[in-house]
Amino acid sequence: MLSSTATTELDPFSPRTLALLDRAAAFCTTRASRLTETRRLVLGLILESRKPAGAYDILDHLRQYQRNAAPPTVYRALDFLLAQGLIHRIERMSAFIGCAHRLDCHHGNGCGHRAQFLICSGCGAVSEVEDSEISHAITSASRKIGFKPQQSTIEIEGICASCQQADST
Amino acid sequence: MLSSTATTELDPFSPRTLALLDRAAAFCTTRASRLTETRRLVLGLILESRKPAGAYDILDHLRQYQRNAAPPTVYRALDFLLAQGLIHRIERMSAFIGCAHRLDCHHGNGCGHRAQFLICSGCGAVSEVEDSEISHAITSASRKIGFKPQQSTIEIEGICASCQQADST
DNA sequence: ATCTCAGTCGTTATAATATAACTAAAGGCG
DNA sequence: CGCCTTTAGTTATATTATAACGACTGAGAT
Repeated sequence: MLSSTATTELDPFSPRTLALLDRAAAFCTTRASRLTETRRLVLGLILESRKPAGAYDILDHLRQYQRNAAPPTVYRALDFLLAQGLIHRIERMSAFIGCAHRLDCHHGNGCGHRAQFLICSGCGAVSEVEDSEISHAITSASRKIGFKPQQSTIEIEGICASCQQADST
Repeated sequence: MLSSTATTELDPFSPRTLALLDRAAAFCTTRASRLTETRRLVLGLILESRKPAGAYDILDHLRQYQRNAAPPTVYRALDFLLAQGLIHRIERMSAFIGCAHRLDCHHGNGCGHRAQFLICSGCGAVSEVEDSEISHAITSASRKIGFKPQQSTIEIEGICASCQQADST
């Protein structure tokens, strides 16, 4: 990286994000992939966001640290993070969230990749679940018609528990 | 519509598409909604396409009939057709397909709207299924965490039966 | 019969999302 | 060091989608 693109400001990530970034770095080490500074910043920005982060939102924030950042800067980092399974893309929102299984859970890192997303139309929050009943239903419905499933996008929009409570008051 | 935007050329739709358009027109009548000429053309173009049609692909074709067509022309028609349930949007592809249940099936028009889509990465074709096991799994997984599902996007990418055969030869 | 209103459409401009293509620097490794 | 692969900078552009405003249409109300 050019020395002119200084990244010397302290990054403002919360302790939780910092811990997750450490896990991500460790994970990348095991895969012989490199969590570079830009990639780490992009992942950190996604993890800090309460809602899925759009590429240009990320770009705006990233520019606080790297004045030269441009769309390809962000999209390349996103491509890397997606390839490593460290983030997910929410198709309905054209936005990105951290992968709960890679980063949050205690199962180690070998979790499957058959996640489903529950998107709250009240607060915009997205939670990731991994429900085997859904996965099995998809596999079996596919087999019924001779289709060989490889990868699926499951996005369920509705109202989360806390927004339901808020509404009913 | 301005008389200058003539739509007098014969439309080239196949007999199958014409029959589906008739169904669509009848369906709209029951809902007191208007399947205008532009909307009918857009739906026809989608139905003629073997693969999901992108908005700008539709626009290119539409211009054969309406020289003035612009992006809003197409997006407005798409919004209408989506609202009527006559088409679906495939999120992963930013593209649109006809709704098999509204137009193809013999159940009448009262079908549910919990469709799933199987996208073949070989040939690009998309088939729509309505599998109750998947729907139930989604409902039950949502309830488990207090989430109230309203609408879901289920897109499964893989290899369709005929592409599997083609590959194995 | 015409008024009026909701719905539809034409038109222009622009927003939002994403990638192509080329150059150069950085880092691993002999 | 010298070579090669990966990563990043930079500019330009492609692709998808919407905002905003004025005008036309058709159906019911007066």
